[in-house]
Amino acid sequence: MDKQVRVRFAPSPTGALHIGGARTAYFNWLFARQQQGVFVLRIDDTDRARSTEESYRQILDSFRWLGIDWDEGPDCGGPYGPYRQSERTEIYRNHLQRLIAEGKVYPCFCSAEQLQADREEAAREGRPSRYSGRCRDLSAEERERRLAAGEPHVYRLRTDATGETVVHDLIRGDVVFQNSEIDDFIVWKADDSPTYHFASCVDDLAMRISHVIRAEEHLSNTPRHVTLFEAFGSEAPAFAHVPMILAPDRSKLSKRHGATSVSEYREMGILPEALVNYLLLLGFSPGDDREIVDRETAIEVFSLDRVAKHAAVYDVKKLEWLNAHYFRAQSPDVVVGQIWDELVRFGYVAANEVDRHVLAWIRTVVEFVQTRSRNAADLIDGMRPYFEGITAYDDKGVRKQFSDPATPERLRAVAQRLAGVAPFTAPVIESSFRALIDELGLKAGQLIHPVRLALTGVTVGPGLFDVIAMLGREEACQRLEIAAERIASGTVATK
RNA sequence: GGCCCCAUGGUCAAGUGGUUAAGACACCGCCCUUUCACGGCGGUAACGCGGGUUCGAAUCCCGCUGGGGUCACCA
Repeated sequence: MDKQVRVRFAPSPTGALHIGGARTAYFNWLFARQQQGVFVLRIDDTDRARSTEESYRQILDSFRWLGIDWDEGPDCGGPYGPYRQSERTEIYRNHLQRLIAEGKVYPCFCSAEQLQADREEAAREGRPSRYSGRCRDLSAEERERRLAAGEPHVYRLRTDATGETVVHDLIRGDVVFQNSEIDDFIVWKADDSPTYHFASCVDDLAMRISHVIRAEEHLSNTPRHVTLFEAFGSEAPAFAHVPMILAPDRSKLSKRHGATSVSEYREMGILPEALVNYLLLLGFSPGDDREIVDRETAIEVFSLDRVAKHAAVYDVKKLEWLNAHYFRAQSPDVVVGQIWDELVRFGYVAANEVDRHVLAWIRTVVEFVQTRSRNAADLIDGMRPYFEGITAYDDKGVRKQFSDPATPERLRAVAQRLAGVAPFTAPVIESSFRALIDELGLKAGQLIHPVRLALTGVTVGPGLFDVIAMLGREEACQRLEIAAERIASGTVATK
């Protein structure tokens, strides 16, 4: 009987949730959900100077937005709390005391300057820069004396320089490190607080973490962690190091590469479903042709042994494609809710609008424009002609559609014809419109395109008869007359 | 620099000794259509290099090259 799967994600609240972190968290979450395990959210805020309450809240908020929930964490508690490392100092101290009592760690009095000098000397002589071991074998008397004198000191783990340490990685297989590569690293800092490595291992142990699924950048540090687990006489959790996400130039992702945090993508109008789907595909493949994989499906198909070993370059284009897919799949009612604030901001609707005709009309506009939009910004842009008068016309369109000298009279003819159409619905408008086309002896496009441009100022959009119906008779006719007048008088503004 | 990881089209990514080397994004054509988008069809484009092993290598081994990570009293 296997023990229960318990995984964790331990972000540092020193900034926004990065997409790399989001993906790592998502993989942890998928694994936990699939194995009926527990997903723990632990806050790694041991760096008091850089940790902020603000980014703590932002990170939790990003996870909620992504639809990634946790079973144990700082806000909801759990049997192994507290879940903020800053509140676990006593636990770390107890573990340190144990190692001191067992002689597995020792105080080191070397100053930071001294160590720095050691490193520089090693570099000059081309030697690997490892701790010299200066304080490793001090006599018990000397230790006691210097400790009693209050000399600043850290604690180092006493490691064995012979043999090798093997990291069993679920994604990469066994990775072997020579113990001679691992020096007596610091587990407790001079400011009387644990180092990251120490706190992380103590927590993983105390929280009964079964699988550590984390970014590849930690692989090189893992033999240290394994050594620490051994010092505690405990079995190390299983490890799985997921590949990094790289920028298009194959360097590490940073601000200069554009949006890198979950909140930024959110503000850009990327839907959480799309982001989570994209992140899954970055480093994982279901093994078949599927590209659209929602959370529920992902829980079913996810497996660590199908996670790629190599780093992935992120590609916004594919994210945008996925976003377009999910965006169009939403019901217009949901979308209206999403863009409501923006519509209010643009003055397209009153914040407290309740008139059902107005609401129904907005819904209709959204319905027609949504299918040709990739995101909310596209949609709002496409809705513009239905809320604002036309002041300028698409430059290319004007040259192509307004150049025929007969255009003004044709637009007016259309206006006159529309004036008699009832009911003013797309099918009725269409038959009436097409009859006019025949009477004028034109081809459909010859009349349709100029009318669209006159009505919306652009050459793209929903079917013309839907456009006319949405605009309504009065507005449509007025715009046609205005455009006709502008063309006739040579005052067409272009954009 | 030492150590560790990795290497299939521009990008993501199937592939685990024998395939015409999938699929997706992007790009280019064509079709659909009143335009755009969607959709459909088609196209350009890849196993980093060199040695082995084998009847046969993208797949296994070695070397090289390239990329990334890590060597902090930062996490």
